[in-house]
Amino acid sequence: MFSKSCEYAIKAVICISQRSREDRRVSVKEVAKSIDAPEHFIGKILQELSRKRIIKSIKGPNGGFFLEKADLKTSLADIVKAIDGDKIYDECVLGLKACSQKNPCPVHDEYKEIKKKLIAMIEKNTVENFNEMIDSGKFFLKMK
Amino acid sequence: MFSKSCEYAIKAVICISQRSREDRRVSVKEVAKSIDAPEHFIGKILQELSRKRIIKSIKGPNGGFFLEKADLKTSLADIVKAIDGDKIYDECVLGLKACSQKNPCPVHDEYKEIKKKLIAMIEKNTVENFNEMIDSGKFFLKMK
DNA sequence: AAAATAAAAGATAAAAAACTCTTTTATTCT
DNA sequence: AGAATAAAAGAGTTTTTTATCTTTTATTTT
Repeated sequence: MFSKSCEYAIKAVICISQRSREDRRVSVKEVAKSIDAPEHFIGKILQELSRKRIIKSIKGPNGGFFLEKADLKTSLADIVKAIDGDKIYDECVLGLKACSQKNPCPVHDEYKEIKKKLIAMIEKNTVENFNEMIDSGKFFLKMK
Repeated sequence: MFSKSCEYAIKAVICISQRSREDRRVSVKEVAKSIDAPEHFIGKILQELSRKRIIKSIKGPNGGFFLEKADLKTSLADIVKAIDGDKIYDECVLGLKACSQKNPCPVHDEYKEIKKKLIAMIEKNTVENFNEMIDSGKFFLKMK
């Protein structure tokens, strides 16, 4: 569904957002350890997320990654699009380039409905309500 | 969603089934050409599908790949499982190994419903009704 | 100003997926 | 039996994705 990088990105953003609640900035190393992902690889992903304005970063001592209040409105879809692009929005399940409403593959209409739900899912879930859900103690992001 | 190999596999099986309707057997080359895929790569995939009893094959002159009547009941799910395994059945969208009903990730329940529809889609669509849909002229498997 | 910290950037490596080529084996047709 | 056909199998290669290592740049603290 999503690339490995994208899965890491989602976890990383949530991790950073949780630490940012008391103005704590997080280093690549901390993020990597806390989401159980390879450090340098996460470094690259955070760099990309930072370039795409999904997260903020500051260099030097006491630097690190963090989120601003406004960033809590970021949806999973924003993260997915930043890392995987929007292929999930336009691709045919069977990988047919010519597949469209006018030229539908046999599962076009059925998949269209599923895709709609999938997109709704990633668009309505924001960093903020992911945090709320985790805070509630009923949902988890256990990494192992 | 599905691997490239799996997409090719689905197209190949439909292609073979259409040619099999008048006991015509199809060679790797024909399949490859007709679904616009690399010949030797398709060879490997057909070999795998044959091993998994999704399609039948006969060597030598007048040999090739074909389907028996019973094979028309094969569902997309059977093909997907033969090539990609059943990760689509058990995986968490966020890639969390620990995610489960008892230990749900924030989108677990929502994705469960979507997955259910996705699985229903590939399980109920068989080679036979794919063919019917294409025959009706309302649906297509255009390759380019 | 010097030392330390931490992200950014660049270059490289390893693994997996996609694709290609060559040889072998089974079958059929002449 | 011999030639031809076509899948099966084996052994690469290429490309993409995932991961690692090293150097540079920005910032801060002493």
